Amino acid sequence: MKIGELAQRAGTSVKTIRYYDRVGVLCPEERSESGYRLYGEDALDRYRFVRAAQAVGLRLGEIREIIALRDRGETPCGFVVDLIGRRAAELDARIAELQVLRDELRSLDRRARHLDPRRCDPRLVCHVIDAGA
Amino acid sequence: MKIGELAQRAGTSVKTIRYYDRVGVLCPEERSESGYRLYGEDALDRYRFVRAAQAVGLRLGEIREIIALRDRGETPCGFVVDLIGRRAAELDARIAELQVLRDELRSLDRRARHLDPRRCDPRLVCHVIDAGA
DNA sequence: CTAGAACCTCCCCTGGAGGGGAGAGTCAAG
DNA sequence: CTTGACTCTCCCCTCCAGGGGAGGTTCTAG
Repeated sequence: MKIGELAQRAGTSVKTIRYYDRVGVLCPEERSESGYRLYGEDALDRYRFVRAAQAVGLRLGEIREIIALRDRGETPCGFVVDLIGRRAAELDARIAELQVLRDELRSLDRRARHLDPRRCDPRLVCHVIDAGA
Repeated sequence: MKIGELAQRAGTSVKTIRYYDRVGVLCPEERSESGYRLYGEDALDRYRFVRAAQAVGLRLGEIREIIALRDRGETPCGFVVDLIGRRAAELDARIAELQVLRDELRSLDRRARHLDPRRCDPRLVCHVIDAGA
C-alpha cells in the first residue's frame, strides 16, 4: 500500500505519515524501485498505536523509544510504566501551577469588580494588575 | 538611562528590553543622536507592570493592547477584566483536560501493574497502551 | 589617542507536530 | 503519447519569549 492509501485509511494526511517516518515511529516496510514508501497492513495498527500513545500525552520521541525496545525484542512495559508514572507526576505539578494561576486570576477578577475605573491612577497602566502584583 | 542600566536595574537582560521594544510593550522615550535607546525613570515601573501582567498569564500582545488603550487615554479596566475572565475560563478548561489525561494515565498505571509482561501479545507494540486505547 | 565596553541592526535558533508549496520524477488510464 | 494524479525531497512557516552571535558604531576611561 502506498502512502496515499494508508493516509486515507488511517484518516490522516500524507504529510503526517511522512513525518512519522521521519521521526521513526512509523517507517515503511520497504521502498519501491522509484522510491515510493510501501506499507503492509500492520502499518494501520502501528498508526493506531502511535495515536493512542499520543492521546495519553506521550511525545513522538518517547513513542519511538517504546517501539525501538519492542523491535529489539524487549518488552517495553517497564519503560512504559515508568514513562506514564513520570508523565502523571508532571501533570500533577502542571495542574497545581495552573490552579494557582487560575485562583489568582479569579481573585483579581473579583477585586476588579469592586474598583471604580474613574479612580484609576492615571500614572499606572492598570491598577487591576498593578494591585495584584 | 541607556538600555544596559535599565536592564540591570530591572534585573533582566538587554535582549529582553530590546524585545519588549520590538513588540511594543516598553518603548524608549527617545533615541540619542547615535540611535541609542533612552529611557526615563518610569520605564522601570512599566517594566514591572509588564512582568506582573505576564505573571498572571497575559501574553505580550495582550499587554500591548492594554498599554495602547491607556495611551489613547481610555481606562483599560474593562478590557483587562474581560481578558482575565476569559483567561480564567481557558485555564479551567485546560485544567479539566489535564485532569482527565492524568486520571487516564493513573488508571493505565494501575492496570499495567497487574499485567504480566510475559503475556504480552508479540504482535502489539505494547499492551499497556493498546489496552487503554 | 586608543582599547574595550556598550550599543546598534540583522539573522538564525529553540520546541512539537506537522502544514504549505516548489520543483522534479513516476504511474495509470484514455 | 499525453495528461493528470500521485509521489519524492527540500525548504520555509507556525506559536512564544526571547538567546546567541556576526559585524559594525559609539562612547568612555586611562
